[in-house]
Amino acid sequence: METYPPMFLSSSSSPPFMAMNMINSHHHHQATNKVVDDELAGGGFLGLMPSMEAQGALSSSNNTSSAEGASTGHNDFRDKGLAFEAGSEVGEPKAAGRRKGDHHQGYGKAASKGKVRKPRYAFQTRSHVDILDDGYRWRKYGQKAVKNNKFPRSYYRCTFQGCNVKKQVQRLTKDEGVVVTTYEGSHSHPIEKSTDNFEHILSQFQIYTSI
DNA sequence: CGGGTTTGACCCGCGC
DNA sequence: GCGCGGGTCAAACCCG
Repeated sequence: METYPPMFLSSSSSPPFMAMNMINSHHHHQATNKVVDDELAGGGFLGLMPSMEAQGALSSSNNTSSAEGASTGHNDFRDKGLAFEAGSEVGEPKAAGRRKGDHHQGYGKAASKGKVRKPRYAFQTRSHVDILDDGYRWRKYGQKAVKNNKFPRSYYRCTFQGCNVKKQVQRLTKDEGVVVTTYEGSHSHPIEKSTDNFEHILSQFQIYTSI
C-alpha cells in the first residue's frame, strides 16, 4: 500500500493531492463537452510541474519544484495555505454587504500586497472529463476564458470549513484529451470518499519526471 | 429546500 | 493612465 510511483517518493510524504479516483470517468457530465466512452483510454500521467506559467515567480519564493512541496507537504499548509488565507482575510465578506456598485475593497488577491505567494502544483492527465475525483468535495466558484485557449478554465475550492485549498482545471487547446489541474494549498482534513484503489489507479499512470 | 453551478460584474497587477 | 488578462464574488439559477 505504501508503494507510490517515483514522482511522489521524494520524501514519502503526502503530496498535496493524494488519492485520485477516476472512478467516475464515464460518468455524466454537464454541458461542456460530450463525454466519450473512453473511461481509461487516457488515465495517463503526462507530467508534474511546479506550476503552469507562474513557476518562475514561484520558484524564487521558497519552493523550487513540486517535489519539494511534496517533501515538506505533511504540514506545510500552515505555511502556504494559511498564508493565502491571511492574505484574503479582508476578502472574506461573508457578512459584509458589499455589492458591485458599492464601496468595497480588498479582493483576496490584492491583500497579499506582494507578500508570500503560495505554490501551486500542476499536473496534467489524459482524460476527457475535466473534473477528476480526487476524494475531496469541491465547489466551483468561477470560470474564465483563457487567452490562447479555446477551453475555459474552471476554479474550484474545497468545501470544508477552514480548508482553503483551491484548484483550477483547464484543458489544452491543442490536445483536448489533456487536462491540466493546478492545486493550491494542502488539505488538513480527511478525505470523504474511499481511496483504497489509489495505488491501483496510479499503477496505470505514466510518469514523466524529466521536468 | 439546500447545496452546488452559472454567469456577469468587479478587482488588481502588469504591460504598453 | 489605460486596457488587458487573470482571479474572485455573489445573486440567480438549477437539480437532487
